[in-house]
Parts: sequence; structure tokens; C-alpha cells
Amino acid sequence: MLKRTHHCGQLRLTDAGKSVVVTGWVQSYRDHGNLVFFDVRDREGLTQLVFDPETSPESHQLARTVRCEWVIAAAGTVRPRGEGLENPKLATGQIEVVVERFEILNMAKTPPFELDNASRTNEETRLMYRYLDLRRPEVQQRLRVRHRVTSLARRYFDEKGFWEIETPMLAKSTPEGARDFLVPSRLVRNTFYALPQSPQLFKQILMVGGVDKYFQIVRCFRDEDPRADRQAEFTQIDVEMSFVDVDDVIAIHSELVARIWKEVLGVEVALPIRRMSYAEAMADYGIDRPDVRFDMKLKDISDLARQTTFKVFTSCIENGGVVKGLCAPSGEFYSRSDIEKTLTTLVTDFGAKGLAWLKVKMEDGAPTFIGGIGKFFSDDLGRQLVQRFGAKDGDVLMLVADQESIANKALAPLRCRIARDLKLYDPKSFAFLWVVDFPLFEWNADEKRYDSLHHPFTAPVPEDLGKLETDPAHIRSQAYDIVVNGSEIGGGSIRIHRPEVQQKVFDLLNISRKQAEDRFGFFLKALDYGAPPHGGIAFGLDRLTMLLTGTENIRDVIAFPKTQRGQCLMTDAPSEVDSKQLDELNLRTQKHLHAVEPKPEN
RNA sequence: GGGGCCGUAGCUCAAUUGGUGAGAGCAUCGGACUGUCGAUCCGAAGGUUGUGGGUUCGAGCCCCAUCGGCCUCGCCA
Repeated sequence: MLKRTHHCGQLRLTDAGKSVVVTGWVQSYRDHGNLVFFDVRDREGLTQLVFDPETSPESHQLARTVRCEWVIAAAGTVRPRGEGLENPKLATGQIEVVVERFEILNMAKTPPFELDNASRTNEETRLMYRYLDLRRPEVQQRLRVRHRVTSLARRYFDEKGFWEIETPMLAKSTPEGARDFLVPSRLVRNTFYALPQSPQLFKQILMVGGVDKYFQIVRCFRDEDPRADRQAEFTQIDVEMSFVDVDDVIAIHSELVARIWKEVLGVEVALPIRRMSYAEAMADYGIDRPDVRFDMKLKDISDLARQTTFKVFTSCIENGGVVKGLCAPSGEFYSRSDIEKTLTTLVTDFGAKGLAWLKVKMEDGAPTFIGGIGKFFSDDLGRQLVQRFGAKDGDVLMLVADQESIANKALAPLRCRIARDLKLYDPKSFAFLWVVDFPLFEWNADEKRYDSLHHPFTAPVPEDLGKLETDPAHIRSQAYDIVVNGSEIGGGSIRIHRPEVQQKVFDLLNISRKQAEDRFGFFLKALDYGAPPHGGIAFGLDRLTMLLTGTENIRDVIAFPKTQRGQCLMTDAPSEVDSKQLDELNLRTQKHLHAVEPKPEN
């Protein structure tokens, strides 16, 4: 077999005259009967081969039989292309390889889709033939970025004294948070492992074990319905450190993020990265992961709305709700129907009852309102309203009246949608942010107890410790999320390292001693044996890569992704198993049960 | 569990209000051709319109069910 000397995509004018061997897949061939041209592709690019019957009649003859995607090796001489024959579209377009020896390493069936048109091909077909889609430069570019991030992270953490340590994939089910994937045990009948939702407890126990600094690039599993930006199995860059506080964790990971952006995109991230409190994020953006590439802050106008004659507003406030909204510098962009159909649908999808709007018209410095609900505002209230938003002529005020949580939930995506429509930011830019001072708990009205906002091992800020007894709702936690362009790419916290505080938190979460013992007993026991103060963070590698590659589809950054039903179209997983396998596991499916004991008719 | 969009040749799409024989580009196959690079030119082949019912003289088009893909609410950090 001819041994490769150069990658396709590597050769330049300066290589002219060299004898080289390139290998790869035939991207296209152009057969002129006499001269034959190939574009050969490998991971690094394309090279044009020329087959001339006068140079090598055997190679030329063989080349004429070749088809797209066949695997070939060609030995020849690098030659500058003639005047006017260069191809500026190719990095190697200044040269070509005149083939002297040629081997067909493998033939290939005609692909089910054309690789150069694959971006327009049905994703279903591409997933079924993932190995063909993977040959495309765009797809490989994303995998390359992902690799750069992981390899950089490994170098970075090694430099900083972290150890990469693996934690079990077959772990204990702790039915908190997301649904677990279960794995039946053969040796211990009727018991199950769970695939880890994250290595949370293991990494904390590593700290108790004196490891001091840990990281892992680790697969995590959560059996919940997928979305464009999440699927059931995903990868975290998982980190834990001992004897640190919030500032330490933020500093070391700000630097990591800055290095990633610098190395992958050449983008300088200004350090320190800005911090924003959870309270500020919710008030101004309605969400704990605000996109701060643009301003257009939300404003609470409950105090003004209360004084209007608009019953929707006044009764909402009487019922403990708020009126909150934003000012869209719309000009003529949104028609009445855009607002009342498209944008209203958007907010109602998130639970709001409607979208109130009014368009500002300034006459001699005094505002009047066109359309919508302007008539419910007196002149004085109107002036205050315009002042509150800093609205200008042509702006449209959009308001949601509801419970604060619903208003926020509806307004946050509305704000992003409007900013995108009105092009209020450069889509290529990045805005980084640490969100801090999260509440430790949120009240769960259905269950009449508190829920952890982060997770039950998050430490309160020390000065709020006293409120564990008196005012749990207002305890701040030592948690932090890093947000880029409205996307949370990582989050973590300083952990509770004192058993009595941990117990207190379980009490507030309404987790009984018995439940705590059953689920986390091993962990609580570890805390009893001298746990150092510690904290950590986990980054979502998939989302990180999505941001760096500018895609909105998580399947684009995963080599072998799954569909919305969690299936792999290439391997056809999940699939049924032999009854023998089930027997060994002491399992029987309901399907089999029904086969044995059919339900009576009707 | 709910809502929305989609499914026609290998791929991407077309097909008037339900009306003759479901078309085109690319890919494929055969032929021609000395500089192409989305090669070009000539020719050929390629279809259970996702599947199953129904309405109708007649269904790619209308109705019902079902399968699959994507987006989304719930769910999920």
C-alpha cells in the first residue's frame, strides 16, 4: 500500500516538485476522456489530482473506473497549476498532484445523499448514515472544536494541579431532580443501578478523600425529553476543589473560559468577567441566564398600572400580580398583527394570558399612544410610563400582567425574540456573565416545602446561616452560573461540608432522616469524617461547543447523536433483547406479561 | 402527556378548485470529449406519493387512524 506523506489540504506552491503520496475519498471526478481530474478529500482538505495518459497510462485507465467516495491512494509530483488554472476556492488551489502511481484502496456504494449538498438533506437520512455525514468538513470542524476544548481543558487543569479521576457509571439511584436511567443488576436480583446524572456526590467524596483538586470530562444521563440544545446523554467538564471560596472557583474558570475562546476563536475575553446577582437578573431580564449582548431591560410598572382604568391590570395587581414589560425600539418593524398574533402567541405559550401593547408617538415632547391600551392611561400616567422606559417616538411598549414568575417567564423569551428581529446585537459577539447570589431555596407550593434551586449540597452564604431557622426563603447560596449570550454553559457552588448544616437543609427540603439515610447515607457518613471546605463547577461541553461553533442544534456537536425519542438511527438503539437476557436479569416486560395474561376483552 | 410543522424518484423540490400517463434539477447507469474544478454534451433508467382505512365516478391533494423526523410547552440545571 502506498504510505501517505501529506494530508490533502496541506500542499502549497512551496511544495512544487516534491514527490508525495496522498490518500482519501474521491469527492468528485471530472473525466475528459483523456485528462481526468479528481478532488481527493481527507480530514484536512482537498487536493486536485491529474491523471494524464502520457504520464501513467495504467493509472489513467484505472482512474476512469473510479466513482465518488471511493478510497484511493495516489503517488505523484506536486506541480504548480498553469496560468489561469488556479482554483481560489481551495487552499491547495495553486497546485495539483500529477499522478504517477495509483491504488484503489476500497470501492464504495453510491452514497444515499450527496455530501456537498448534505446541509440541505433530511437530518433523518444523515443520522442513518452518520459515517457519511461525518465526512463533511462542516461536521468535522465541529468535532475538531470539541476536541480542542477537551484537550485544552485537560492541559489547563493539569497545569493547575488537578487530577483527572473517573467515577462510576453504574451508580446508586438518588431520585432527586431528573429521571434516572436504570440498569438492572444480575448478581443482586431485583436491584438496579442508575447511570449518573452527574458525579456530584463522588466528586465531593473525592474531596473528603484528600484529592484536593479533581476534574473529569464525563458523560451524564438524564432521562427527560430532549430539546434542540439537550439530549439524554451529554458531557460535562466536571470540577471540584478543596479549601476554596466562590472567588477562587470563579477566577480559575474565568481564566479557563478566556483561554478556550482565545485558542478556539481568537477572541479576547476581558477579565474579570462581570458578575450579576440573581435578583438583578430576574428584575431586569426576567431570567437567571440573561443575554446581555443587548440592553432593553424589563421594567416593573405595577405602581403605574394600579392607577389606570384598565381592569386587566388593576385586578391582576389586586391579586398579587405584577405588570412588567419592555420597550421595543420597533419603529415600523412590527405591524399590529405581528404584535397581536406572533408575539402574543409567543408569550401565551409561556403561560401569560396576553400581551398588552401601546405605540408611543411624541408630539411637542408630550407622549400620545396609538393602538392597544393607550386609552387607559391618563396624560400624567402616560408621561411617567414613557419616562420609566425611556421610550422614544415610534417605540412599542409591550406589557404582561400576571404573577411575577409567569410575567418573567413570558417576557424573557419575548425580549430575546425582539432583539433578534430588530438586530439589536451582533450575532457574532459574545457577552459573558457570572450570575451569583442565588436563593438557596424556592418555595414549592404544590408540595408545601422548599426545593433546592441548585441542589441540596449547596452551601448558604455564611451570614445567612441564621435564617435557616427563621427565614429560609431569603437565604442566599454560594452558587454561581456562567452565562454566555443567554445560555448557561456552567454552574456550581461551594458545598456544605458540615453535617449539621446538611441535615438542616434536608429538613427544610422535607427529606426525612430515613430518606436522607437511604439515599445519601454514604455521603453524610463521609461528611462526618473531616470534610474539607470545598466547591466546584460543571460545564456543559455540548453547549460550550455549540456556542463556539455557532450552531443551535446539539446533534451538530455530538459524533453519534440521538433523535427526539432517544433513538440512534444508525444502530437502532434502543432495541428489544432476548428473553434469555431478561431471564438472567430476573426481568419480564409488560409486553410479555400481557402475552401471558391477556387482558379480558373490553 | 399537550401544541405546531413536515413526509412525493437515491437527494432537493414541483404537480391549478380533487381530473388524462406524478414532472424537474442533482445523483446513478451508458456514450462522447485534452485543463476541468457545481466540467460540458447526447442518451437511459429510476415512483406502492411514509403506512392502513375512508369519502368520491375519480385522491399526491379531502377525512380518520397510525409510523417517523424536527420545533416547542410540561419535564429537565
